[in-house]
Amino acid sequence: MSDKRETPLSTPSLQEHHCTVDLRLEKLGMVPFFQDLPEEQLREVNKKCTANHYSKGETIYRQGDSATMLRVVVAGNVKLAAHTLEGESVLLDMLQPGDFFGNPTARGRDVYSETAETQTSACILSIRLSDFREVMNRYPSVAMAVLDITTDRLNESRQRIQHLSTLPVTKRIAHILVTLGNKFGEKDSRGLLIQLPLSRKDLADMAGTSPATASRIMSQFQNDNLITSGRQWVAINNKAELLRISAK
Amino acid sequence: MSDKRETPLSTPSLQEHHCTVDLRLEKLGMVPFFQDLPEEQLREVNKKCTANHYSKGETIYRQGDSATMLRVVVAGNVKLAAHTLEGESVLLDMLQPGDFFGNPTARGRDVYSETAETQTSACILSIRLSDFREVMNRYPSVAMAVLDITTDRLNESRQRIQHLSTLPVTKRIAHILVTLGNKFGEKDSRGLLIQLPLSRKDLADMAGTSPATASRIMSQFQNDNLITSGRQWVAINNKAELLRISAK
DNA sequence: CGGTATTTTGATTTAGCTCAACAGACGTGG
DNA sequence: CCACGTCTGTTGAGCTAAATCAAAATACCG
Repeated sequence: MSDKRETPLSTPSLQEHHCTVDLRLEKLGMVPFFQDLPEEQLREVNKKCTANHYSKGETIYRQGDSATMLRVVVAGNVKLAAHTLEGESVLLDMLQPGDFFGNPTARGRDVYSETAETQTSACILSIRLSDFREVMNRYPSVAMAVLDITTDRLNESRQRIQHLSTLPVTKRIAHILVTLGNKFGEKDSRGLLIQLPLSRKDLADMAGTSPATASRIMSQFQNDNLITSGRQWVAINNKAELLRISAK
Repeated sequence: MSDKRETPLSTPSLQEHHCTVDLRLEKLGMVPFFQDLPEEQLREVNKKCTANHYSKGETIYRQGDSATMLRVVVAGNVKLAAHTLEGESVLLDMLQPGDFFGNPTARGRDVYSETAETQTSACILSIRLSDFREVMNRYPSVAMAVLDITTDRLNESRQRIQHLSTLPVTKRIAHILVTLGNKFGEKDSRGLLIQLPLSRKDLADMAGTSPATASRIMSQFQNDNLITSGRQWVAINNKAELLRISAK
């Protein structure tokens, strides 16, 4: 009784994305924390950036690598994951164009505490941490915007701790689906399609459960017509009910 | 075979702490993110602060309260906890003198996402968020210091997510004990005494487990001579072994 | 010294894990 | 365009870590 068909995700065509100076400038201006910067200064920041193109599944940096660059997603998606010695992995964040990653801190650990990998082909800007800190020192609005984003991430992260500590897996997954729907969802014939390759293992790594359990729960949601899902994709049919499940 | 005696924690005597202007100024200068500020500007910041004294167990603010003030611990300890609708609680952070709390962000949620409660009697400085943001705008070094601390907290928080997702309770508690020992430990005849009222329920709320399970694990650690513990206090006898347990 | 909150410990239950086999979807090369 | 191999997802059976429930013991406080 499955409604599955071929992958409905639209693959971004970044292959011939040349990342010219002008294009980079335009993208930089779209980044939330550079939005207040006058064009002239934006141009200056731009000079300090390097653009790189990655294909799907490439590793941008590894947990433990020396951390000297701050990065910004220009196009595509990136996931941040931490790996344990035993090979288990925990998915820490899924990033969109405009999001920065790589720690903006200079003190303490100067190695990355997580691994960054592209989930789709992607274009990434890099700027030396020292240069970025200089920009923040010169333009407080940039520093404040970065602080606000970091604070939001801290709050999200704490909410996740709360969920891991108090909610059963079903509610955690329901909540994750709603969150992903809000962030990556696009209206579609199938409902709210999550525009992101999303495997059962990814879901499990986000919810702190096993792929088998994630699969069972997704099957149940599908039976209840809350979602439609296939290999590496999920669409939400009844967000309100998922939200109710996650909260109740 | 217990080595228990009366509470060995030293109770800070803040009762007659008057928080005079001079004393406040001295304390402000000790706060990490004001350290780079010249005395003159410190004096100016000081004028915008209010000092308050709280006795043990008082609530400073509640989850959901409108968030207009940023706070700094001058003396004593404060714990941040989130509460679920069902009454379960999750302990998010334990604060020391010099730590700030209450979200330093203006956008989005302008209500506190956690409850702040004193664990000992405490002296707390408050400054209006808008005033603090103005200070950060004027003195980038303050903004940068706040950003660095927030980033550290985000990393700690993500590590905790990883532990909740991948480690069994015993390892999580061993890790928490080591961390608390490093942060709040004081050398003592009993070993490394954690200078903080710390119940089994607190430990459980930090480890995402039940008080009963926390108690069983602490009993086991005590049998193995790794810790000495009584009602609301814990001393670490063998930090190296606890660390080994948490990592292995 | 009595009262209360905390801690310990036992007995039972259960959510979710692990292991394992199978099935469906996708890509690739002929 | 089809056949094959591989990777992803599904589902069952059994097991286990930890939760829950409950009672007893201990520490602290007035």
